[in-house]
Amino acid sequence: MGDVFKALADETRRAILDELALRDDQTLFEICSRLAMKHGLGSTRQAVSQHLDVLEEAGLVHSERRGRYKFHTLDTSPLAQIAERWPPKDTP
Amino acid sequence: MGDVFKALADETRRAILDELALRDDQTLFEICSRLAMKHGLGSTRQAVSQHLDVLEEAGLVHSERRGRYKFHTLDTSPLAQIAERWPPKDTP
DNA sequence: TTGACATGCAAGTAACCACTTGCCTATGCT
DNA sequence: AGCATAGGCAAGTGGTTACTTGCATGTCAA
Repeated sequence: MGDVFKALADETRRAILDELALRDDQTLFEICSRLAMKHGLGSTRQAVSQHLDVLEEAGLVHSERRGRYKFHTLDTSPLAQIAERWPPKDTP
Repeated sequence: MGDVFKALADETRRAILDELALRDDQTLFEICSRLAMKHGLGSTRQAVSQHLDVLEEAGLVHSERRGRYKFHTLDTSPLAQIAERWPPKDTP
């Protein structure tokens, strides 16, 4: 199991999570073009593919292959451990 | 303002946050010895000091100098933006 | 004031990480 | 079959980062 915190450390990966939060079941090329449009990121396909591997290793993204397409979905459940590890303090 | 996500990416820094979550107002040396005891981390004083700088830049740690001691306290409020950015999905 | 203690500063090093580059596999359409 | 599309694999490169090393500053106690 990968490291959720290290997966979140990269800005491009966070932008990918933003995109998947807006729309699930996106392919690699869809994510690439949306990153270029909305975020002005000129990331190559291979770069985004490696980022998706990291996110999937961390459990933040799940993928499913259908035909020649691979669809990616967001999974926010690993984020819960962050709030659990350092819970907010009581406001007096 | 530093990057909260990058601050969380390092395991030693997360251990420091763990220590401060247990006890606030710790000095640099206190944190060093507790890291060595409980977490088995042989980090030098300078390494821990630089980690504290990163955490303070990210707003996760506040420090106050009293005499020749510098006390560090935990601030979990920057963590809220994580849950806000990618909110948990509705469980149907 | 002298010495011990707590911390700060800064340059150098080694490991890691994001990204590229080039080629390969597989699926679907005509 | 032939070709275009979607994606995968792997080695190499540049920049970042964690850590070290050595010295300097500041505080307190005797």
